[in-house]
Amino acid sequence: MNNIGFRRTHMCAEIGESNAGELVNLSGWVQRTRNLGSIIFVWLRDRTGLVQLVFDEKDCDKETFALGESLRGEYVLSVQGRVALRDAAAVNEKLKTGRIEVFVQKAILLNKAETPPIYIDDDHPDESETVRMKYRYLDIRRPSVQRTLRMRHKIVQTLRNYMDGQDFVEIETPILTKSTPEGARDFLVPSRLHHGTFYALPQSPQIYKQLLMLGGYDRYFQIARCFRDEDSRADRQPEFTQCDIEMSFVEPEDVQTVVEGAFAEVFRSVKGIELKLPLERITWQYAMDTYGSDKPDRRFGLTIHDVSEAVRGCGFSVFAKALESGGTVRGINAKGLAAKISRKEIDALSEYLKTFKAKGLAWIKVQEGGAVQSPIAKFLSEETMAKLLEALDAAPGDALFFVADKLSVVRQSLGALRLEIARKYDLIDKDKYDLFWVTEFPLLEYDEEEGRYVAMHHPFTSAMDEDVDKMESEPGKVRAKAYDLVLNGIEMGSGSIRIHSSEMQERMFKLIGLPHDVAWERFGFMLEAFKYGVPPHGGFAFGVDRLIMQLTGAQSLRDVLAFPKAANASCLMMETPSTVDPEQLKMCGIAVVDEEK
RNA sequence: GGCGCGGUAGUUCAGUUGGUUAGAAUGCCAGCCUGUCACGCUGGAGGUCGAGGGUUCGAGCCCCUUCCGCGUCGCCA
Repeated sequence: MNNIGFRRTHMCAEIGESNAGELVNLSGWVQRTRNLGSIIFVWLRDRTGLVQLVFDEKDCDKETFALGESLRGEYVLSVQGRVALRDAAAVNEKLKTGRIEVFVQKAILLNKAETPPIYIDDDHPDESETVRMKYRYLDIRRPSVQRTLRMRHKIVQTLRNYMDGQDFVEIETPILTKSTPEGARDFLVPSRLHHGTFYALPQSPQIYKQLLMLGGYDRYFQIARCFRDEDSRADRQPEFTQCDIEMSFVEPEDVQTVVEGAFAEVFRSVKGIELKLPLERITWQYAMDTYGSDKPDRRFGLTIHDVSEAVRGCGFSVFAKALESGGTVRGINAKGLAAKISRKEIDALSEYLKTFKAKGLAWIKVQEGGAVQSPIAKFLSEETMAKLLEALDAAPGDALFFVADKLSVVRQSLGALRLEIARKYDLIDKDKYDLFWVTEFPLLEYDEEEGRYVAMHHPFTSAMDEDVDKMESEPGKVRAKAYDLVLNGIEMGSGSIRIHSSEMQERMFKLIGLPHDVAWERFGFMLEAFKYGVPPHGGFAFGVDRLIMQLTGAQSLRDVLAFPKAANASCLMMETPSTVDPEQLKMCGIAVVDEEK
């Protein structure tokens, strides 16, 4: 007798007809019992799946049978038994091991279990997040979660192998690092040895990897944990994993080729899908104009069309005013959906678009026969209406939607509208994987609140050569050597060629209104380092969790993490974050102030 | 910080206009049962209706406050 019962000879779901007659040792959890009186059937589960055990009074001694009777769900059991083929009538086709069963001869109960608060199977997907996350250690016993986490392992393994094969070296960078005020909020870690000072957890290894290029490592990657103290979403967690890449002596194409290759390898090995390389590239300008998003979902149409010229000078004041104040009027054509989208649903869509600051949603339905139905028809001449219909290639049965406002509002709201319509009316081809690059991002964007330009990507991104001379004169029009990779409307990652001259870096800081001394205070070590021969370099980083989410069809990032955080960044299982011993605070020189007072 | 949806048995849910002792399924417990496989049959236990306050003769239901979960906008270089 020992701690583990009978030493395992097989895994539950790996026994088959070829094992008939063999004596096997199995260990696992009791999935379910069916006690018929003098025969008891028990499903035993391990990481491979289920197998049926049989406790039969005729085949085992009294104690063993009594143990069989006492079994309950999630008891931990070790058995020794003989594999037997089932009678044809007793075969269970739904079970992988349904053609055999194991007649138990001896059994050892390794542990009892209380009745679990959740079902340990995949037949109850509706169980509340609250309970599942509180008992996540039980939730991850489910076969579906096991599959996902195993696929996660395989994807990461594939990435490592691929990058290694491409002559990249994985280098770990610090988790305790320096707070960088541009960008997302940092998680802070108080210092015990230096009261009043703080480390920050990395939002990404950005600066380290650039210093690695300076250090001559040339082709670096890292499966890196990153942290951002921002609010969560279904596809955003406070801590997440990125595949972080940096290369020296490269142009955007060189980086993209490596990243594409990595994705192709992952798609091949875990999905058996061959990606067509090189991936398609579209410019940021095109993406914004056509889809109203820099991460468009292209698995359906509903593209955006500029109708400003068609409605210029028309009698509809909303359109006219938008144009007069330098805005635009654009629309989409929901092909064939006129009959499906009711007036009520249009009102709901219109209400939804207010989230994106759109003041209203104009619509035209083209009826069978060609007559139009629209609340704005009375403001439009026949000629204008004809131009509008032509601009959107309208046919009977189509529903057209228009938003008039300043460019950014029109883009964002129509971008949201096309997604919403596609979701509601099931226009998305779920089996499709649409992976492509968005290139030529703007270097800067104007921040209305701050009243200055801010770096769109990050302040180390270099401008496109042909736009460099516009940096001071027309900063808003400068394009960057920056590129995003988009999969099915989800931003997988982004990268850029970095600035490698101190002179250009100073110019960039100046553009975003970062005074020389402040820049030196924050990034001095980097600016100093950049004096010593930085090679031209660039890289990319993509979200491993998001990739896994896409490849497993998971609806939430939580599903691809073993121990995720809730929407408010807490952990329901461990009740994190938590207060700490006052002594710990004292050691760090921290006093907690009650905000209420 | 804003908006939306939700919180009733271990779990998933129902609960009428505010009206008797808050129900169903499943799970759990006990008994019976030799071929079940979501076993079956019989019986049983199980509830702070998220919490607090209010209106009312009476609140799961109405009102106020608050907590929690999910989604989303802001935010996320």
